[in-house]
Amino acid sequence: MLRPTVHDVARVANVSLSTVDRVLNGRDGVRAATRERVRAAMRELGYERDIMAANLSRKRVYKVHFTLPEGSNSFMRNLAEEVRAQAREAARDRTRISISTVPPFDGRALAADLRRLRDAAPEAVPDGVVVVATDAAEVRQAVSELRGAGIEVITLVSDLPASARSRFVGIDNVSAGRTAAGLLGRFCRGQKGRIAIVAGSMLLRDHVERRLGFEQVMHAEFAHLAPMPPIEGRDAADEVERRVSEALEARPDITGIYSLGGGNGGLQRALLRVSPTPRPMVVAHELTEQSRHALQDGVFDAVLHQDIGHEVRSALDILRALIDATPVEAGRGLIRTEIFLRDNLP
Amino acid sequence: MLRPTVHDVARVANVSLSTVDRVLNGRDGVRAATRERVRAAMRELGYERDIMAANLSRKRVYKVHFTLPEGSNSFMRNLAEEVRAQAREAARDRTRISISTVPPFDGRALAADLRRLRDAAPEAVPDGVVVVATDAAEVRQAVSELRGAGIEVITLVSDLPASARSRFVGIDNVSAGRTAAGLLGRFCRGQKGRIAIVAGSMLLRDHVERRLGFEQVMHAEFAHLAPMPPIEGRDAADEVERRVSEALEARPDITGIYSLGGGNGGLQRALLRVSPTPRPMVVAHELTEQSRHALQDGVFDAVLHQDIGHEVRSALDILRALIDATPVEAGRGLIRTEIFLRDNLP
DNA sequence: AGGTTTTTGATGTACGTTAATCAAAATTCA
DNA sequence: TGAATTTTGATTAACGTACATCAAAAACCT
Repeated sequence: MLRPTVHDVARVANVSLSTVDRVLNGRDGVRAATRERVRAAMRELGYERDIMAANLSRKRVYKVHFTLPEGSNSFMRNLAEEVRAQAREAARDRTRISISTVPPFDGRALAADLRRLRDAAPEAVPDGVVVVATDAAEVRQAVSELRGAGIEVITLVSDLPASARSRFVGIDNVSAGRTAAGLLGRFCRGQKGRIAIVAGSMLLRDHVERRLGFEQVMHAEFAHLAPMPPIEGRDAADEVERRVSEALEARPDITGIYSLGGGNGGLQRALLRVSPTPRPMVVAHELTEQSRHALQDGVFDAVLHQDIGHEVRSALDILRALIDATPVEAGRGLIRTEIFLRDNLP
Repeated sequence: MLRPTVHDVARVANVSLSTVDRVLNGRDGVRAATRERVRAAMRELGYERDIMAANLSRKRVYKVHFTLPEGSNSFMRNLAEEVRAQAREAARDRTRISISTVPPFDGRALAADLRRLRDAAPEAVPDGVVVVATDAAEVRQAVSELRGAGIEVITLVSDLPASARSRFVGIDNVSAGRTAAGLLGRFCRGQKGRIAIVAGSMLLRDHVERRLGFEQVMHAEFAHLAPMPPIEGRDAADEVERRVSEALEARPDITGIYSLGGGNGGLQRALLRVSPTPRPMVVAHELTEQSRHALQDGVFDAVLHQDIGHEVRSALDILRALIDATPVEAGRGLIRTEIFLRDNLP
């Protein structure tokens, strides 16, 4: 009825506690036949080691390090804030979190930071690393070295494909772009017109993937709407404001806008200033104070959002599971993109 | 550096381990002055009891009972399936789950089931109960009695307001209705026309709340669209098919459809059969095999969804926290309504 | 067969907490 | 002041696992 323990396994397998322990923890000095007997007993009883008791016993502390891009934009600042918040809570779960920041978009600096972790004093080497990856060969190399040293690596928010990272935690940006198109296309149904794309995202990879998904669906399903070449706002509100204003004045047939990066404050100001009629439908990314107000005021129609708190929690859960060599579901880590209208703001 | 333990607290407070234990577990026989000294030491050290060690020691098993409406519709069947799945996993977390089912919409039967739990043999009395509530006075009374017996009660999916339940876990149905209106209104922008509402929900309360939210937003923001009186489909696909077909034939100006309950298969068939042009925009609830296909085929435009797995997990987490008298955030339990288009299907 | 090596068993301690027992000290009351 | 009572301390054994040590048994060599 109750969960079986190592004692039960020992009894059923007809071996001593020590032998069960040796099998369980992969120590050597056990004949293959005996090992198999123990394994069979475990299967028969449905034994699962009690991780809490195990961690208590081995006084395990999960040492986790986060390497984040330093204050490049408000999304990253939020992320850092969230990690700090989780760090406090995580102490409860035997998890000690350290954080370092590196210049954004600088593959070399990021790689150097990761190497530093591996080469630290033994007691300071983390069991796992969470990194917002910059897509560069040096980084791939550094990740591979960490894994070689037995350190689990999770990429957060922005993935590093074709690398040795253990897992990716974040949203599917292609799907996010497709979703934006699905919404905007339906919002602009039955109208001919142009769609402005405001780019200049926080991370090159996200930018590209979102735009890819967006144009896929626009072409396939909403051919009457013509996406324009992206307006590069460089994530800076002033820049976005200036360039979007120009575009709106030059092209009165802009019927929809997809903003896939930062600088939403500028977009909002441009829309208020030029106020074209009928107002274009707007889909943007990331729920912030700015975009929340834009939704409430009816300037934005929808905001696609990734819940960073959820992402950080998820990364920690998965990391602990990886460190314990506990099975972790494949789908875990694929964070869903949330859709907010003014009507379902949290 | 490391987490402080009871030993550290004892040392700092200058008392014995026994006294710390007595304070920690609310046993009596401690003078108020001493108790305060111990509390001060805990605060000073930032002591937090190690729940895992504590549970190990007191061999705690969380006994949780789920009372669900029996096979009333596919949503409830999914829910039951999900609970059974979680029951297997929950064993890992020292949680033993039992399940009972009662006839749907029958407040008396539900109340009787809840009373049975309280009056069971002491070792069978659960520490917490999760119930899909039917809104009735007897149920409120039974919940209140459970709480009086020290049993935590969580309402799942459908709440029991003005009752003694400890928490509610589920979506905000008013907000879901508002969101549906926000989407459908934008999908039907610039068109005059009627909006058909297909009702007959699984639970009266959800039905009412969703419709309320929907009409709120429709009136306020999309006055050019006129919601029709609801088509009562009684959650049965055949009934829905018949009545929606009739409505579509009778009123060619139906430009949007909001289906807030079950029977989506019937809705889909009606739309394919009558195939009005231009096709009406459709927003429905709950992602199932049926509605997924309808999205993929472009018959439905959006589906609002509650993630039952998430809800069940959330209920268990909160319940354990309540049983441990651990603080639990206020916002926890408010499950977000997810929005799916064909472009972001999981 | 004897010796060597490998495999297994027995035992104890630890992790941080709960919980019980019994003795010692402090406090209250007559 | 002495007895009765309350409060505190000291000690011990769990919970399920990890890990170390030493001895015993079994298997492997020549």
